[in-house]
Amino acid sequence: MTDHSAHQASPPTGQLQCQGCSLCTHCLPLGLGPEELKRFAAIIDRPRPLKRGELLVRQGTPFTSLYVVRSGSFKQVVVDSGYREHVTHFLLPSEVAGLDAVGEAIHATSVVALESSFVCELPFTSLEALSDRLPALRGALYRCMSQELHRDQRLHCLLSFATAERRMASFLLDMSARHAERGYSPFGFQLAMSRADIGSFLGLALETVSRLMSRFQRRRLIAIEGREVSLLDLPALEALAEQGDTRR
Amino acid sequence: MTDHSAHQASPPTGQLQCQGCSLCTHCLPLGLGPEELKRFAAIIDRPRPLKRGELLVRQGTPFTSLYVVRSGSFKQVVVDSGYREHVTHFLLPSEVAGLDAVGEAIHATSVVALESSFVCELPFTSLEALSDRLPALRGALYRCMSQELHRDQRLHCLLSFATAERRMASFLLDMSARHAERGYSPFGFQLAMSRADIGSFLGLALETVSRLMSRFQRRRLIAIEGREVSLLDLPALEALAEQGDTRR
DNA sequence: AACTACGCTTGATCAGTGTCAAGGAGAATT
DNA sequence: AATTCTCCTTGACACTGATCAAGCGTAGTT
Repeated sequence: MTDHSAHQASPPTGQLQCQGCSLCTHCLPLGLGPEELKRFAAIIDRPRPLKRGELLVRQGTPFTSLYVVRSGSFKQVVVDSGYREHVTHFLLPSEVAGLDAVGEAIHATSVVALESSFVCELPFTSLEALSDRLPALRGALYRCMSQELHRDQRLHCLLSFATAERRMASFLLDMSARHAERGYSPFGFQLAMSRADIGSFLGLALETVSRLMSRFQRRRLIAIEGREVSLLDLPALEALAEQGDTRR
Repeated sequence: MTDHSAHQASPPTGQLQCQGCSLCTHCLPLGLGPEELKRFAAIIDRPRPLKRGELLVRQGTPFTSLYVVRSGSFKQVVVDSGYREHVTHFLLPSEVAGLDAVGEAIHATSVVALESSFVCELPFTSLEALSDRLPALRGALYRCMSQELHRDQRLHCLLSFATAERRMASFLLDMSARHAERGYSPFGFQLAMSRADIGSFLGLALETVSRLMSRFQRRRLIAIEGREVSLLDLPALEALAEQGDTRR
């Protein structure tokens, strides 16, 4: 994601500081006061750079930490009983990886970098100890988890009721909204993931994803060049996503 | 669910006691000691009976409490922007409703009784206050939420990759396993929900659900009579659910 | 008892989308 | 520069499963 390349170029030096981080308005510790934020930043461990394809978390390994994406992006994948890989989420900066393992011993998903990325590691024992004394932090954790539950519910609706066209429109709008939330343009961004990843996530064949992108482009809803997307007609995309034909 | 009718016939009198509850081995406060359990039981509020079709939680209303199903069953539904109802979960005894609103102000889903049911209400402020002093309780809450995240991930895989046949087999096996966990027979149970509800949940037309049940019956995998299901050939169902044809 | 409503089953038809196949463009490697 | 590899696009075809339609059984109501 070229938009975030500025972050990639500036690896955090020494102790991480949340104060200066551009993500602080969306990040996990949202709602903490300055003093609290300082104590929170103090538990951040081993700022980790990852290259495209590197595993941040491996499915089946013990849970120790949560990770906040500081720059770059990730896909969350599940390998099922038939050794097939399924993409269950994409993570953008300020989003949290590992929440599905909180309270469990073992990670149920792998998290893979889609590009050069940085993460802030939060050892969960430290996080819990700190949240003992900072109720706001506990609230923030709850909020993160329930937000993820929300997203999953919406996704459930999308996957079980929407046509391919509607899924694709919803996906593009979701990415757009998440970019906008982070201060980037909602009208143009890079997709860090492959067509196959998108297809896996949306429950479509990669060929269908490709065809839909072409179709949207022909209709002047979007412009694509490789992985660079421009949304040309948001209202039309929204109409597709919301009122578009359903299948049942 | 006839299996649970014993519970329905015995509404809790006065203050609820977790100690004697048959669900205590699976319920939220799992892992609490006897003394802790007592303090937990003390915050349970207004044991509520509900009739078939009654709303336990209405989408859009303020979040105040979590609810544990004590007997009966529920469906969790989302009404989308097009006023269509989508079933996102079914809740059996000991399962928790409202987790997706923890840390949020507003319920994102409605929860509807599928039959005469009882719930234990847990006012969240009391729960939080208590979990301040009982770390085990906080752990239990985290566990519940992350378990739900797990389920959602598996569901994501199912909805995006599985044929109708595989979805149906997985659904039956899931219900079977959840009944077994609660001490009931994994081989036979009542489905409290309609074919339309199952279809909504699995992303299938109700006609498809009906056809699949008939097909499974013809193959001697199951026996159905109305909503009473018997699983006759678990291994075959498992084979269908796991190795069955995928679509991509 | 007749009527109505609802849930379920089954059949016929057809569209949407998966699968297979071939080829192109760009990046990485030799 | 040539080769290989990965990712993407596009076409042809088949098939799963949605939709439409009709009919049945049961429960609830008048």
